[in-house]
Amino acid sequence: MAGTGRMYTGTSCGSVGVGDDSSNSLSIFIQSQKGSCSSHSLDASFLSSRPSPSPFLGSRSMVSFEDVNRVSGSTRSFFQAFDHDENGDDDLDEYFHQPEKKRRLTVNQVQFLEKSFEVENKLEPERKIQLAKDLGLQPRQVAIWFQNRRARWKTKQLEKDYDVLQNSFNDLKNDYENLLKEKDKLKSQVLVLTDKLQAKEKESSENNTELCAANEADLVALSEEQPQQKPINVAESVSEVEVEEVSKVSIVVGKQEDISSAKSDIFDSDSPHYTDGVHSNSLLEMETGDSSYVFEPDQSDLSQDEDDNNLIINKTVLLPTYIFPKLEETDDDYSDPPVTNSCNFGFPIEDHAFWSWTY
DNA sequence: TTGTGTTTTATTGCCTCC
DNA sequence: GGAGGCAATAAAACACAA
Repeated sequence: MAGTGRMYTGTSCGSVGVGDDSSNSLSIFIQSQKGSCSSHSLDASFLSSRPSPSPFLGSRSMVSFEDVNRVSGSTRSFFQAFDHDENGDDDLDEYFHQPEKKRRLTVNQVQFLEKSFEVENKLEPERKIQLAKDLGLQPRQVAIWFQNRRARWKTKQLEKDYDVLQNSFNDLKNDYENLLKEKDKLKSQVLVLTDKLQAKEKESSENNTELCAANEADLVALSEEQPQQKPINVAESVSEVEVEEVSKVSIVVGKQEDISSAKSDIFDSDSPHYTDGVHSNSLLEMETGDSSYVFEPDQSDLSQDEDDNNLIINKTVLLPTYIFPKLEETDDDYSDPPVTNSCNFGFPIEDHAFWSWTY
């Protein structure tokens, strides 16, 4: 034992237990410090089976002879080395001068310490002394027991924490995997829906292109036949001059990329076609000579082109058009037009809801 | 009985706190 | 500087299979 500071040897409670191991019945307790190992604060029920006021005494503070049946091996040899029948004080002296050997605490001592540990795992000096008295141990032994017990508790706590973390990790992992599956599922759904949407858009754009071309041809033909036809529902505020100067109306339907083929020289459909809240659909009729494009209650007269095209233009659509005083004028007075193209009647192309019901 | 692994008791060295 | 806690470790005690 190195001489660095602490040196703890022997037991100081002063009680020495000598047992007749052959009979397991004889117990001799020698107290070198009389009265120093009494037990007055032990739990009553815990001590009830103990006739002695200091139930843990007599084992050299360590071994209870009531538990001698479980004591074997080196513990037994420890007591066997002490021949109480033939050795007197010399033997006791020899015993006390023997190097200390480790002896385990009795079951009851351990139970008592465990109960105390459950109450408080730290040991105040007063409590330590009291426990030592109650158990017939050295205060240092009690302190060591608590210290080792705290170490064991810490190890178990770490194991518990590890298990908790492991379970938490497993739960999170499962959640993550489920989310991945859900994500893949949604992704595939998006792909399917995207394909469907693209197919639909492709189909509609083809129809729109055909319709644009047909409308263009109709416009050209009708404008040649009835160049001076007056509008039916033209607003009274629109002067004849204005009406005459109106030459272009956006009527084509379709995506912007489909427009180029449908454009004609007489169209200037890139401009927004709005009036100040006044619909001038009659102008469309004026231009096209086809009343089917005019918003009016009587909608029985469908354009013949509609039969040729799968796309049916619902005549109740309020075709947003605008009367330009002069087509050559810039659209400075009409800033920030909506995103339009020549085939969308002035509606933003993003407005798919609009197109959906015109199909 | 013995070898081996585990548990328990005890020591040592270092650290912090008062 | 002493008391006490803690981590690491030694060593005894114990359990158990072969």
